[in-house]
Amino acid sequence: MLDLERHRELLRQCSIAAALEAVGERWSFLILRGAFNGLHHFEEFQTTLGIARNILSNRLVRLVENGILERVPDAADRRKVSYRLTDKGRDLLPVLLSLRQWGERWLSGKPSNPVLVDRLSRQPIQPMSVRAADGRVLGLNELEWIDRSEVPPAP
Amino acid sequence: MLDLERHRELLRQCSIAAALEAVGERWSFLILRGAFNGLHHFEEFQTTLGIARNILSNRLVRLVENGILERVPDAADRRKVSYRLTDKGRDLLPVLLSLRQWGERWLSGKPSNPVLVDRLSRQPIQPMSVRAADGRVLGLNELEWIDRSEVPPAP
DNA sequence: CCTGTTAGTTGCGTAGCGCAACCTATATTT
DNA sequence: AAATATAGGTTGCGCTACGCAACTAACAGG
Repeated sequence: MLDLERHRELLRQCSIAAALEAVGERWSFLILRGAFNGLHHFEEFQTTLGIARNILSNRLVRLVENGILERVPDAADRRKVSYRLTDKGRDLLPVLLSLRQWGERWLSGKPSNPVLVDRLSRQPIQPMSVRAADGRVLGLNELEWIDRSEVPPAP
Repeated sequence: MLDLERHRELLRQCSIAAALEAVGERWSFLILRGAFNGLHHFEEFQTTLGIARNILSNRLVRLVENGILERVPDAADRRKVSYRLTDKGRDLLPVLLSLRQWGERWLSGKPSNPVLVDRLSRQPIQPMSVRAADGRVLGLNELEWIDRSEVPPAP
């Protein structure tokens, strides 16, 4: 186990803080959830989420600035703007799913709808979990924080 | 694919919104990150995170109210209060790790320190990913949202 | 009893959020 | 062409949340 002082140095530069800078504001996660569920247009987000228009406008700008959504003007109808997930945005799916599964287990109590399934088997995905390099699912008591330099070379 | 109207109904009662109600405030994730890294006391959180004392006080109360941390008075020194993760709180680890890994990949660009390892092999954990029931790692194009009722019986 | 530590609370100013109304550019209808 | 509708915002205003520094209460150790 690392000592407290060592942790403090390291916590300050942790990437969680950086990530929250990009997606930690009140509505950002819910907007992204909408995007993953196929919402694309301003009015869709607004009416679906019930968010205030100015806040939605502001959050969309920020998400675009952070490269999480991209703003695609519609060629056919020049009033329309489509907001689409970038690769960076799509890569937030594990965060959203972890949060959703936690909510299902501890808050709503029931598996919610719709369900995310493997397109092939059409069976629901597994719960998100922490895995060792060999694939074993790990609990907190099987985990340990160590300094990068102390990681032994891979076997 | 489900149609837009169907999604709207379902999005409102999604557990992500409920989860954010509990842990979505500005400092909550950073406090939890601290807790996972072994912080327990008010002053530890305060000096490590640099959070304002009133906000910290308020967030701790809320996290305790939500059953994510528990408030354990110290028997030896009755000034001291230890804040410890409950099972519910510990179960947020996948969320924190997903967020951290996303930050590492897309923001800081480098794997950060300290590193979470499997206590047995002492090798770093795998990236968090979405898996099918049979264990295959799935990308977004291999995934689909369907209504719970349309899930076929397990093979 | 005096000093330091722990865990807060209070007061006050700033930043972020929510609501409703308004605005601009483009489409559609008549 | 004029009138109306639609999409994507912006503005003004009030309220809530947040940040900072100072203060407090309850202990602990000498």
